[in-house]
Amino acid sequence: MAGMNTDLLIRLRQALLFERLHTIPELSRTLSTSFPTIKKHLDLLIEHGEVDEEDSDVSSGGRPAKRYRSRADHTHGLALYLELDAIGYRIFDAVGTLLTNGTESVPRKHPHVPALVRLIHRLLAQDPRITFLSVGVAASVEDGKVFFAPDYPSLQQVDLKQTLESEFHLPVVVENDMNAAVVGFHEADQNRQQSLIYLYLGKNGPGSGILINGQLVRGSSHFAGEISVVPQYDKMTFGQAIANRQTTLDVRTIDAISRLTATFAATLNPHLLIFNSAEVTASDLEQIRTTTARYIPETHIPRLVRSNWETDYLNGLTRLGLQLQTEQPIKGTST
Amino acid sequence: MAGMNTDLLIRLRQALLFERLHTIPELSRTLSTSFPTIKKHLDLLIEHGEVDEEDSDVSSGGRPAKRYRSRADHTHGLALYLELDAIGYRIFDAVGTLLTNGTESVPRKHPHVPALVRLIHRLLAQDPRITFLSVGVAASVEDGKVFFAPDYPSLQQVDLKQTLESEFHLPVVVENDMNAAVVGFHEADQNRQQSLIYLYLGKNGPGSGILINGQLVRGSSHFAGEISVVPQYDKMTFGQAIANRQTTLDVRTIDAISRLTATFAATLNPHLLIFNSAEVTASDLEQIRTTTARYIPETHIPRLVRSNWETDYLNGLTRLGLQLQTEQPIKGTST
DNA sequence: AGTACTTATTAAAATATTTTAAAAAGTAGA
DNA sequence: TCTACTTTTTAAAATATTTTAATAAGTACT
Repeated sequence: MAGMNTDLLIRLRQALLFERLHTIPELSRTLSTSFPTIKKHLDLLIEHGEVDEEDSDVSSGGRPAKRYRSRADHTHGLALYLELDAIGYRIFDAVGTLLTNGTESVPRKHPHVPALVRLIHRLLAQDPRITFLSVGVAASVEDGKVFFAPDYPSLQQVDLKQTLESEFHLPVVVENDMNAAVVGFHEADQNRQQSLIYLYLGKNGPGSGILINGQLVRGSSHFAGEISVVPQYDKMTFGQAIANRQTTLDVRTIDAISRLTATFAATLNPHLLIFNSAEVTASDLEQIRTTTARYIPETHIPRLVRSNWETDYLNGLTRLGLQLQTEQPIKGTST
Repeated sequence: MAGMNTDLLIRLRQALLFERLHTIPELSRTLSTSFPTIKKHLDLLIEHGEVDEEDSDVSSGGRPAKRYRSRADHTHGLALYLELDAIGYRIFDAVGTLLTNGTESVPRKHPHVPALVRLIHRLLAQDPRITFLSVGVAASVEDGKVFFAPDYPSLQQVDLKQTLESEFHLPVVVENDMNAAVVGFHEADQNRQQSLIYLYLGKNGPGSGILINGQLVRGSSHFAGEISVVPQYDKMTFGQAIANRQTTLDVRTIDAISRLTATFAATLNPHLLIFNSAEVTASDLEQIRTTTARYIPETHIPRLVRSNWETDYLNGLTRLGLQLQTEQPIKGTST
């Protein structure tokens, strides 16, 4: 353990896991640290069972570099997401691969926290290798504390992170659902565009997750992304304009979404606007694009894409959990 | 020069100049570097004439720390801002204090670049201590290159940074006017709120500068902040809604601004919204606040403030110039 | 004024990191 | 298959940073 830079260990884990960097030269360049130092820290991670030395890379003209990879079986994580009458969960390995998932119903009007705690106890007993928790909820969250949860009165003002950490003695991350979704999409996106907005129309009103310059936008009073109240027409907000839509989107709804798209383009000008593929069809997207072009020049319209919201949400929770895991101090080795 | 970490030197300069940190313990904590290392690097800056050792601080219970300060007379900077028929300038010292300012008229329809180059030549001859340039322009700029400049056709697609750097062999920073203004306000703001938006109504259409999580938002196609085209009414954008306003703002204009305020609150939820005090009175602000409250809950309305746009703009250019200056490599000492 | 207590600074030793150079491991072409 | 070349890895020396402990410089109270 002597001579180890904790911060470098963390950045090393994150580079291996999230930035798809797997050779010492790559890591050395990106982390601007010399290869002897990288190698020394990598050796500790190997000794600790977190990283595996793989076969050599294909040569780029000279001696091929060895590849180092996070070991999938090093640890397990548990992601949970609260719904109105259920709690969904997913157990995954150290590289984020799904192992088990399921749902536990929660009777209507019953408080979520006790049900959550019971479920986690059961899952931990079932899989004792779980070492961190990630929780998603449709509420505004700051530092693991639930602030505003209109749909979950029993969660209001609950410090969920604190509660779960002292109950289970495991690191916990709690995040808003839209924020998790945008993180999840960003993670899976090959290009890793640095500014994207996830748009969710919703049954009980729309929401959005905003990622700018690679950072989540939370807002000064946890109100960022509450697009429902954006004024759009003489007498209607965005939320009102899309409230009466059917499954197939009508012209009025398309116009409202297009106005919102134009608004985002004229303020944040993001690379990407992501829609829930369950809510918006490919042809809707075409229409949104042409309608938006009535408001702003085509060049400035973000790329409009569809994605599976549930998948992105869960991937986001997984990603946030793994991120938390990389930040944990290394446990002392036998030496 | 042996044993000097260039990156640390830069961060040291920036902490002294911008973060109001002046003692070794403060610097050591903030830069998470040990005091011997801080002291060693500080000594180099002192030897180099960039920093002055001051009298001791007042005691906080024990031995008072010495205060270290950037020397105002170490170097001079020149900020220039392009207007339609003139170029304004300001010469300032190494801590940003104004030394000289003035304006040079440019005949209408004449290209700005040659006039700018001539003016800089004259000012450099007049004050040979100037070591860096900062240029502001009402156009979209990326990496010093002017992209879209409807008001300055002669600047379109000009790499102004490159042009000036090769002409004068001095470091140059070029920035959009609204971005400079929001940076300037942020710099002067005691609280240094991390998310703010500067709103400019303008004669030829409005604009805005957006700073989120401490970073400028530029957008994927340099279109961020182009609020003129935000759809707000059945048949009007923000730009159209405020186009016919008089000096005293009417109810319709107030409503349009309030809708924009609500839009920002419901998307970015910034701490602060800054208005040009030449365009908006204190009582206008009151009205905007109450009107905005018709659209969103009062708690989520950003703090609305008035500020002098010109001052903020120039302070922003000054700040960007000084920042550039801190990033310059140290010139070899006599040893 | 003197003493106990805080806090900053300095100096020396311990530790960590980088640089440099040599060795190892591959490819490609003669 | 040998040679020249490229790139990675290892090892040793040089350099940089941090830790530790001692010293200096103040305050507050008796």
